[in-house]
Amino acid sequence: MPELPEVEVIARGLDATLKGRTIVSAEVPGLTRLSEPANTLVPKAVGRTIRRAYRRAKVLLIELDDRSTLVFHLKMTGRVVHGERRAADRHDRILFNLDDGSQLIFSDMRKFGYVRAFTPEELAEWDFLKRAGPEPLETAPEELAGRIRDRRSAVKALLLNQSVVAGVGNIYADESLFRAGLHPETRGDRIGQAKAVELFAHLQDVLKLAISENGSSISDYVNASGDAGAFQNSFNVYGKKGCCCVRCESRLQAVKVAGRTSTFCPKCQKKR
DNA sequence: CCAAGCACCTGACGGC
DNA sequence: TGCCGTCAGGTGCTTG
Repeated sequence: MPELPEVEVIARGLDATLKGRTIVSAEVPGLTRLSEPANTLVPKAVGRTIRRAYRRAKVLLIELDDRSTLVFHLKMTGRVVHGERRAADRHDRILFNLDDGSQLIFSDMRKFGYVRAFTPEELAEWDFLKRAGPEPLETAPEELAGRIRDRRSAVKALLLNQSVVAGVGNIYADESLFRAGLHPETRGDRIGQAKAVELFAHLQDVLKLAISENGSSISDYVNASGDAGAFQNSFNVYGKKGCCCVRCESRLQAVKVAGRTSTFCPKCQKKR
């Protein structure tokens, strides 16, 4: 579910509240399937003190005092929430009890997400992060534009391709294509450097705005405190097929690109 | 090498 | 009301 802004908001929230907390025990409710078995994951976490929480691509990382790291991928419906201790509910995958009586809970209705524990060496060798492209908020639009300039794939597919640029999902891809006035099926090599620079500048704007609005909540996302985001109220195109373009009032259309629904304005976003 | 398509899983919603 | 089909923010594997 969460894309870069949502994971960033969660990571910032956790970093503020978890730093210095020690994990005293962990519960793995019955029938839960973790990508790393509970009998190896739990002992790696219990007794450790949390140093910091941060994000890379769409991955949430919690670094522990022995320099190992708990790695969470939330995929579509994962949540990581820090709050008062409570009984496990049906979607909880793992619950970490902390030394101040609070609890860190990873839950995931659709069970696509995962949590793993890595040593520094394992983390450095982890294929997923090795393959991830540059962070869009820490990379110049000119450099990002260069990464799509010679590609024949649809620009929408390139934005979703995590090795081209990390952290972008369907929402922020569609929203930045609208702002740049680019049709989602436009080939990368047909965009031109100036327009591509514009696209990535818009992507940066949208991501920053979404972070400042606490992320986008469609159905499942909540931040580390359990609160919904607000950026969904600022969507121009995502999920608005048939509705009117904020710029020209045309009816928005949807096409499938790279297997994903792409909503766009047929008048403002012409194929090049 | 690349792109397309499906698999992974549960729940919500619309149509009949 | 209930059954069925479709869809959902991501990624990885297989196929062509």
